[in-house]
Amino acid sequence: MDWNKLAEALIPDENVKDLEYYEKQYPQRDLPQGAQVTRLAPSPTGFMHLGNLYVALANERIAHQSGGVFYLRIEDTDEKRKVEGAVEVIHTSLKYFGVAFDEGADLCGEYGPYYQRQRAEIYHAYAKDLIKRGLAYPCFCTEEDLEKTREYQTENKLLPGYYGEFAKCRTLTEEEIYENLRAGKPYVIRLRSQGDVEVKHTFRDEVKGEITVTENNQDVVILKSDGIPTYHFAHAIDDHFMRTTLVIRGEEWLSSLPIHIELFKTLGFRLPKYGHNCSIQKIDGETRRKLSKRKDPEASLTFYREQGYHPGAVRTYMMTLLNSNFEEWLLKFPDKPLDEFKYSISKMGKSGALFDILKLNDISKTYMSKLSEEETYDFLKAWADEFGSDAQKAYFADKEYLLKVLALCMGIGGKKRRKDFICAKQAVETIGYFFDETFSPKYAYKFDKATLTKILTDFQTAYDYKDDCSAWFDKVKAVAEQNGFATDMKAYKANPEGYPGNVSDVAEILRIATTGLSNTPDLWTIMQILGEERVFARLQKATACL
RNA sequence: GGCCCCAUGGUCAAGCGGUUAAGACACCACCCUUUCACGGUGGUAACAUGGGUUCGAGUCCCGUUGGGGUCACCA
Repeated sequence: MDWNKLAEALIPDENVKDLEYYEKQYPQRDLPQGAQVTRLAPSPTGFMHLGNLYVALANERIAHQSGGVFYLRIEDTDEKRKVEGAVEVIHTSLKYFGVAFDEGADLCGEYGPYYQRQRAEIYHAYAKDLIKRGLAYPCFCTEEDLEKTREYQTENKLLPGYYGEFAKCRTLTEEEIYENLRAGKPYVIRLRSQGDVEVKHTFRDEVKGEITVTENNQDVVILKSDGIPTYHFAHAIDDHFMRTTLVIRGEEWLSSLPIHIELFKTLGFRLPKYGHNCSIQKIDGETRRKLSKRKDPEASLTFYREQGYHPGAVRTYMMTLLNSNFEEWLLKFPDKPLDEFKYSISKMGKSGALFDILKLNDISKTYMSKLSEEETYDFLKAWADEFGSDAQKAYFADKEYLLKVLALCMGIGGKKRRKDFICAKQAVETIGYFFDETFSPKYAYKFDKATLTKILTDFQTAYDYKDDCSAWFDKVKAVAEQNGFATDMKAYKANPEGYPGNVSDVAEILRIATTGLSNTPDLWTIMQILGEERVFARLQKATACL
């Protein structure tokens, strides 16, 4: 058979150049010893998964820690999944979490184009070469043909797929091929696999360690009928020419590793290092499963923006999942920048971690508690501008007032900072009672109406806005005493049955009456911030509502 | 189903043949406290299972079970 002629007939691409051209066009990178070139290669579906961030962070850390390069490549070979504006979503959502690329799609870089669709010429050049070498061939099988063999294979408990005797088009004669071509039948280009499934090799995976891989024997499709490469083929060519040294990717790729190994080998490329990380899981009733884009809102990166989780907190949480010794480091150096942590692939977990929002919340609380009130103001404002209600947006009109509220809720000036804020959404909601528009109390007291009325009126007659904190509390105590409540905690504890309650109960009643909540920061300060008029208004309202 | 990966408390996890089996989150109790928090102290709670190897096994080997992944002209 005339392979050269066949190659020309199959792939009539005029742009194709000699293979040496591409090697020269994309030379080895001039990088210091040990520098790693890594990448993120998502498909532009418009959806960014938490897993994308997870794997992006791992690759980014490795590259930048080693003085290497981290780039973005867009795997847009699947027409059906392509979504407009998806690349922008990738950039903006990753940037929000502090992941920045050195080069790649929509950025500069010498190793582009970084969109696979724009790289057709290179793929064609190599597919052609493979055909010329007799290592690839056209396949005219239809979907039904493939379906039939698959059925036969499963029925007979044979390895499914296109290989050996089942690879019908592998043995097509020259005449048959040209006849099909003349008939205008669509075709794909398949690899003529040289592998043998009986042969197993041990392979060193950077995260899993030694694993066994079976040789590939599938005549996988390398070029689809529209001339666009499949993932496998594009992966081999792109990561070779973009000079990737290390590929950290999800473990769903582990099973196609044999294909990639064979492809790199037959193309004459040096295999990069691989690390396959486990996917983040979630507990769903009784079973764990991968975080699902469809079922779990927290799988989407937009979820964290909508909720207003601080990007730094999400990043920190990701790091705890990413590296087992990270938390220990964080405990030791709570105020160092995250990038100073020495990340290592070998410390990546071998089993899939369960997503734990409680843990994220805890990390977020400590993270938020380290911000200044100005920073918090800016952060909350940015969130409210995008996601808040009109009433919430209005909070930010009076900055001075809001700053006072934030300082109180954050415990600024106190011995220890409070940890009331988890995310912007929750924070903005919890300060709602400071604003009349959003003050919608659901009074839930533990005492009867008569007691409550008495206490509230007693306090109203005693309260003086000008009182300082201790004078104010003396009055609370006085109100407690007037109503038979204990003011001496020791006495109360010794005989809890002897009193209707104690000072803390009185304080709680006042707290609920003025804020609608039983859980708020220091009441005296709240009243100071609210202002005399509003305090009385609220106490009256509360009394009226009894 | 075949192939591959994984297996320590409810969760994240230290551990690399000899430990009273760390730590963090969550939960509970107590302390601090005028209230709410923060903080502090303590507590409940784990090596999936059966065989080996070894003086000795969470750690090494094999089986079982369980979980996950994957078997496309999707990535």
